[in-house]
Amino acid sequence: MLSFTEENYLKKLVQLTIFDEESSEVGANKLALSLNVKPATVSDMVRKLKEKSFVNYQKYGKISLTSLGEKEGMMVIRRHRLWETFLYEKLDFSWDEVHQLAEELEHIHSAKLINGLDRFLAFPEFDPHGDAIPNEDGQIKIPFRRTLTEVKSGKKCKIVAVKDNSTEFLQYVDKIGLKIQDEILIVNKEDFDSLTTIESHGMQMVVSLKFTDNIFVVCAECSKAKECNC
Amino acid sequence: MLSFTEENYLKKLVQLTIFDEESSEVGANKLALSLNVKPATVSDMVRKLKEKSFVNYQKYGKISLTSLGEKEGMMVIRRHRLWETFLYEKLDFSWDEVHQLAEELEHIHSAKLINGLDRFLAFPEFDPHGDAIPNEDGQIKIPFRRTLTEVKSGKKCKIVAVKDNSTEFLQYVDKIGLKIQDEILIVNKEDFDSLTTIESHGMQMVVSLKFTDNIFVVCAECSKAKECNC
DNA sequence: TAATAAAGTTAGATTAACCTAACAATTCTT
DNA sequence: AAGAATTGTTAGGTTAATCTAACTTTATTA
Repeated sequence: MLSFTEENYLKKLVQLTIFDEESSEVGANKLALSLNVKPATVSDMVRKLKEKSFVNYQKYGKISLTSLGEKEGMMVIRRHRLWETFLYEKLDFSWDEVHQLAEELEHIHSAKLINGLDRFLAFPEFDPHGDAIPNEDGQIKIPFRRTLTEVKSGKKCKIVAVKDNSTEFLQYVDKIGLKIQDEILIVNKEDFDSLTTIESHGMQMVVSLKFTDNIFVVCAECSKAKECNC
Repeated sequence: MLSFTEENYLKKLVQLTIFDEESSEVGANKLALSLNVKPATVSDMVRKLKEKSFVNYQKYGKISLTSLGEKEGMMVIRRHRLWETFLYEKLDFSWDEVHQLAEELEHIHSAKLINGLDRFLAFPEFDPHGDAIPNEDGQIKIPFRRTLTEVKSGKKCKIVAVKDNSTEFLQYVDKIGLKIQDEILIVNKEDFDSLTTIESHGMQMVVSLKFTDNIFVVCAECSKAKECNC
């Protein structure tokens, strides 16, 4: 049985080596940084996770997940996202409130509970932030999407997810009146200061690079395509 | 913020000093026994709980809850019983499965979560075992009831709760076809070996003292009365 | 009431997850 | 390719919750 802490390490490793596409392995320092612990602590923990066959690793080397580790990490994420969906849909939590609580609920293991919750929610595909929910076997469909930053001027796109799940960011998205499934037209992109003018619901607004980097979109015309050149 | 362990001590103290009516205080040995730890461990922990004003206690003395401790303990029980109700009503768990999982879920603190769950369940008064659910302020209505053992031969009564929440007992109750709200007629009580013959759903069966001690009933005629002599 | 039994405490050890400080290996830069 | 910077490890310490073993206090009973 995995401890809370071990699960948090595996979850973070999934995020860093699978979701973040950059690389399928990560160094101890970077892992320590994103777990808010010291590198020394990671050294100890990673040795333990290696003994239990959750990670590939050797001294002074990079860390990556074994298939067992990936599966366990995915299950933590599955639980997290199902709980977020439950809180949002059934208990009327706002999308900026669900993350923190799901961090606690995700550590309750019972497969019967989680699969029961899944059924109760009618097998949702996405959580309130637009992220895909892994299935019972730890498999996840990562749909094609790009950040709003990558969309060219004049194009129309549709918000499908947010990258940053922090309260501050989500409340900001609320404040400017946007939500998942909204369509956006890129009116103008300013090279000089990276400000983007967008239009949505018939209103124009100016947003920063920090904003556009954290919004995932698909093309408004061909959202079903794997990849498009619209 | 209370740790899981501290919460378990407070919950157990509520059960031993409030629900169990015998006495409003308890010794370290008995507490240790029912928490499955050694008396030495209780000594340490109780000192800590006293420092935090959750218990009244002095060296070699009995332990009792302060009003703060009682409230915190009641909140743990509130969370436990609401989760049991959720699992039973919404996720189709059987009544012998809910206890174990609720032991984990009860330690998630968020008042918003628990009050949201309460609303979602339409403010249930009793959990699946017939136990009353404390309200948001930690107050509980303990309705009048007696064990099946106490009911005289020839009387009719109605099952309102079970005392023992163990899987084994609950599955046994299921097996013999009884459930909460069922009416029972006491056909015969055998002084010699304490076996009781009961009739329910038109069928007679013989049950042991261990069984009757763990079934709570009210009088079938006047279930609303505070106490009755039917 | 004195001896014994029961109940409760203290001291010292263990484990998991963390820390700091010092050291070692690897990588970058010139 | 050597020195500097970065990255990672080790050693030793801390805290919470537990344990065992030895001890002390309180309660029971002959």
